[in-house]
Amino acid sequence: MTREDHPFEPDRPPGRPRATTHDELESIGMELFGRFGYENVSVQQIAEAAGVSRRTFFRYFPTKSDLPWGDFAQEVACLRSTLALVPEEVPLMTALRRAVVEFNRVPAEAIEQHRARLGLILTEPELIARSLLKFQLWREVIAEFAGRRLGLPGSSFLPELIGEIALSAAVAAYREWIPRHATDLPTLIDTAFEAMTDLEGLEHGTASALARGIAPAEGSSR
Amino acid sequence: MTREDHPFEPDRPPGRPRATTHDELESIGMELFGRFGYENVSVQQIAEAAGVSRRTFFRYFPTKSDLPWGDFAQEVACLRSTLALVPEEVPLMTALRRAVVEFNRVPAEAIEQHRARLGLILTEPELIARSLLKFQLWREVIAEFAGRRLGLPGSSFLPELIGEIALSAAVAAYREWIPRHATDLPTLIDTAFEAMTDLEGLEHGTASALARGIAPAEGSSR
DNA sequence: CCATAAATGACACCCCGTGCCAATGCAATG
DNA sequence: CATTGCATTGGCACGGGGTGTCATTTATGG
Repeated sequence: MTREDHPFEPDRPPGRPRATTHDELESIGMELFGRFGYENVSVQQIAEAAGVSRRTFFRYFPTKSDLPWGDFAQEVACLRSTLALVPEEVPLMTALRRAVVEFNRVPAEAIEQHRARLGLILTEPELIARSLLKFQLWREVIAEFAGRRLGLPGSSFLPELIGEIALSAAVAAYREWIPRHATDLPTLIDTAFEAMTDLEGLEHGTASALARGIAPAEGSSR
Repeated sequence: MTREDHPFEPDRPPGRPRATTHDELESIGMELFGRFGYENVSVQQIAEAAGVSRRTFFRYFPTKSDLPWGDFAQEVACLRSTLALVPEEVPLMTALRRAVVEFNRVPAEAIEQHRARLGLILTEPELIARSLLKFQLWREVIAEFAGRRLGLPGSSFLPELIGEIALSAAVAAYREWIPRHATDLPTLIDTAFEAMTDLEGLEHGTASALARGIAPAEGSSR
């Protein structure tokens, strides 16, 4: 019925060719958001700038607020497979810390773009709201891993708690990183996890040590 | 006919009397949400059921998604003043744990209503999204307290991290509590904080101990 | 040339949220 | 009693997000 005769040809499927791409809409949208502010840019305007109808925009992105997230689902899939490869000997929290740190390592040339994304996502109210929905997947991946390690269902209390907590660390690090162009995101994530696993110690001097360790340079952690 | 003349009517301000109240709209709305589902109920319908115009609804609640939150800002204000009264001797995390546990204690007769609220808030996608915005205030109160204790600005890294983490514990507890009518919310919150302050220990037997302590009955914690 | 298939564009809706202004109902005042 | 003042309401219009539907376009393959 359907033909799959030419495995080598990247031959275009029959039918009208696409008029745009996810990437194009995304970059146009981010450009406009950066210039005029998220809520001052309508889907109409993005579509026009891309030479496409409004209706078509919604065939590429389910929502205006999905634009800044790129292909987040795939990145989460990466995180999942990374975690799947962690050897059994590595302790749970250590494994999570390393995985989340790596998850947030971006190539040097993409850093400022990534900062713009995160800045938008954690600044614009509508996007802040949307973020919880997006991170839900992320949390589930963490919870699933924690569940495997603890011998519990991924959807049970402790694994979900660990998912929540890991996300907290990441988000707190994001917020610290966004306005400070001199800082390194993976290092901040690492610091957050470190502080988290020693909550009790915070009030006995660890706090000041960490606080000192953050601002000047990353000379302490890892 | 409609208006009962209270003998002790505190002087009404001049102008047209109000046609409804926050409480009325809220209860009507929650009723409809429970019956037809959040997204299947329009503001129009709530307004009609309350005998009020759609426009007026939006004078009482800025958003449809604010309905299930009641007067959350005031509850947060309570939390703030509770924390302000904690003696210096109580350790930081202990103080937070107790305050959050108390924050989530509701009178027995209001439990099922509260469960419905939280269930809606943490189930319906649009409300999940909205929750992050609402809890922002809550986090700030926690962060402010942590900042005072650590000698840091409430808006700096560690205090905000602590705010995030405390919220994580609460939300994880909510999710566990909502479907399990036999459980006690304050106890669950307490358990979450306990697990959180011993993250390292989770993989060395603490996990199973906690997991055992949760399901059957609350015989272990506190 | 014709069939098929996929994507687009146009249109009609519904809903949320807001600005604006006239109408309403009550109290206080003369 | 009539008038004035005033907060609230209701109605209307409008912009924006998101969806269902259907005709139209633009390709491929026989």
